[in-house]
Amino acid sequence: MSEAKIKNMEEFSAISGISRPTVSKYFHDPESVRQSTRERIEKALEQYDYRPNIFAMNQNRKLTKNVGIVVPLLADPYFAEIARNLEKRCIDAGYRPTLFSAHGDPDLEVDVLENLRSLKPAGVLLAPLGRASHRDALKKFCDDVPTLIFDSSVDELGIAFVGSDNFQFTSHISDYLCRTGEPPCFFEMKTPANPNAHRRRQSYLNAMESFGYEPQVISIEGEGWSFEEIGRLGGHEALSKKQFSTNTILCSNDRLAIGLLTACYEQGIKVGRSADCAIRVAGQDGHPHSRYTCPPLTTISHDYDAVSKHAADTLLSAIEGHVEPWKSTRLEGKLILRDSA
Amino acid sequence: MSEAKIKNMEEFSAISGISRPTVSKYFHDPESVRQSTRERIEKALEQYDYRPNIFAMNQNRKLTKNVGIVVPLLADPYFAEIARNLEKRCIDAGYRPTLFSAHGDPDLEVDVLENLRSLKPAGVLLAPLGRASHRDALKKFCDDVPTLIFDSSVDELGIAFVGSDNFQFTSHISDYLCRTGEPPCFFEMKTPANPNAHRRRQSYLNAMESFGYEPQVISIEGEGWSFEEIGRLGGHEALSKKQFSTNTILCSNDRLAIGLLTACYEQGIKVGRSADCAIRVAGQDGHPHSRYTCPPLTTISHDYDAVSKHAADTLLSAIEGHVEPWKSTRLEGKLILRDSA
DNA sequence: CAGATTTCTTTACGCGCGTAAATTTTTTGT
DNA sequence: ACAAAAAATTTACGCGCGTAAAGAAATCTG
Repeated sequence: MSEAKIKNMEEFSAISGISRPTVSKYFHDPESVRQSTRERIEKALEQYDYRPNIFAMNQNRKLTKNVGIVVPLLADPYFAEIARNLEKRCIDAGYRPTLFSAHGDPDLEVDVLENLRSLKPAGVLLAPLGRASHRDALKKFCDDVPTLIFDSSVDELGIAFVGSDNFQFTSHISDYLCRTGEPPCFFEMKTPANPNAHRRRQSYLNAMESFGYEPQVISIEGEGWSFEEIGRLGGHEALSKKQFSTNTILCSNDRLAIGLLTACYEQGIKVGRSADCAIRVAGQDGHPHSRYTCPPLTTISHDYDAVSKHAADTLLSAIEGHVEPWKSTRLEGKLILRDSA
Repeated sequence: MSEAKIKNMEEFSAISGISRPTVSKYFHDPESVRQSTRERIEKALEQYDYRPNIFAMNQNRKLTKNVGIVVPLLADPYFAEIARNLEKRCIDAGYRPTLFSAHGDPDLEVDVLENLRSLKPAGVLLAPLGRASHRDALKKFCDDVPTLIFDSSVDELGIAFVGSDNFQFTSHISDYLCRTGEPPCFFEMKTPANPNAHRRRQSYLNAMESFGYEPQVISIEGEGWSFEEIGRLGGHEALSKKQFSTNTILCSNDRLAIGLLTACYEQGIKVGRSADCAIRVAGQDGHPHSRYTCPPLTTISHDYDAVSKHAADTLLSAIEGHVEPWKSTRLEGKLILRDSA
């Protein structure tokens, strides 16, 4: 391979013996040319490594192959993991994903989308910040660009929503906790960043009612995305004030639970399901780190693969023309039993 | 703002009353035009929101404003954190950063760099995978694109290296451990992904020699980037076989330490520096998560801000013409005392 | 084999902007 | 106020590719 340098498609078409417009068609979609033609192009491609200029390509194309992936906080391994998954699926489907993070800041989220616009993306996979998001800016963006919302839904924006079934999450793990010990208290942020939190609280209340137990929700102070620290501080306060009416605590999410575990440790409270433990703690999300807490965290996990597969498939098929009415898909989670509860 | 839609720079120049070539100059560098001209352009910019077409811009420019940021594993919050930091600095300096992750895969690392090429980046901030990286591919890339290597150095590649002083890291924390209790054993991967690990081991050996203690290195099996799991499994084995000759364990990095803490928990071994604890565990890196382990992890932290500032400054000043010979900068870490040691 | 159909070639233009050269206008220094 | 220097304008071309239209060639029908 790589004998001489090829400057542009003109030169490459001369070498491959195929006309430039046909070569152009090939690069847009290899399946769109006759097999014999495709083979001749690909043979030339093996000898002389030529790649079309990406800027020139996208300049006039109405539909690029660019896809934006936007998450609220890349420093959260949960989003890093799902972003990686989405990225891979896009690449495998022949698209060029670009990764963005709002870093927990609603203004930055708008900036990111504004920047994304100039990339003329064929579509965008967006996990919004949630409550703090500038709704009108998101809406305007979704009106202009085919956008699939994932993780946390905001109104009925974009072409569809794909996420987890938060009701099932909380109801399932509440069920488990009730059956195996004292009924859980619910530990959450008073003003959660993410709308999923409200569903989880409601689901907890429903579950407790159906079991005939008195629910108890502990809503702690704290703004922003430093959930561990919020959970730790809130945990300290709640523990000191003995606000937990039972020995079991279901946290609204794993990061909050991680902070609570730290608070328990710092107060010398033993956590776990064995006889010598004072309380049980469970989380929700299946956070990549939950396996390595002490004790390892019992949680209910997102189906990362299924969510990202469904999200990518939905967006890409929409890009490729399959129009469907707005739809919300919520996938079930799997209970992961560990030592904490 | 935003009265009518402006299609291109031609239209915008007509409205602003400034010729197109001058407007073009302005967008390349606002400081390059006379102040009165700049004000007229910016006044027009406030009324009609126009942004130059990024593809057309980059097509003919020899030097784009694109900057690539490449990390070995974005799912590691340490890299996510430093990437965020670098990203912000680039944006503030008027560049367009794009974030990439090799996801722990050397082949993907090469793919990423190959992809980056087509973005005609003015410069690249690269944290290589390390030992597993395809050296020749990295070298070829660095020959073509101004690249600053950070975090872990590979040969004398690129325009400079910026990272942490691993010798200081380990010597400093070894010193602390020796002064406050039994001398540490060193817990590491047998075939570490990152070359910093070798420096840390060597520094440990030096420190022990200078204190007159017998060093003990426990090198555990395990490939890849799942350090926590490797640390957990290796920890279990080392604990079962009673391989630790003292009650103090210094881990090569925090993620390994997190896994070891989990192993300790699972074996019922109490970790900490209080009298009732069986062993002390310390890490290295100042991983974002280290605050929330149980017990919270004593570690020596990278100076995230200083590293990213120095890295970004060095690259950007090189892009802007300041040529300097290759240089390696290694910044000191700060000891963070917590309960684990 | 002719005719219909698909695919490719030829030709030509345009996208939006970078950039160079020559010219004109504005600013600067004294 | 003047000449010299700096900055802006006018003019013009090119980047690499998308894409449309018309015709030629290859392939598919029966």
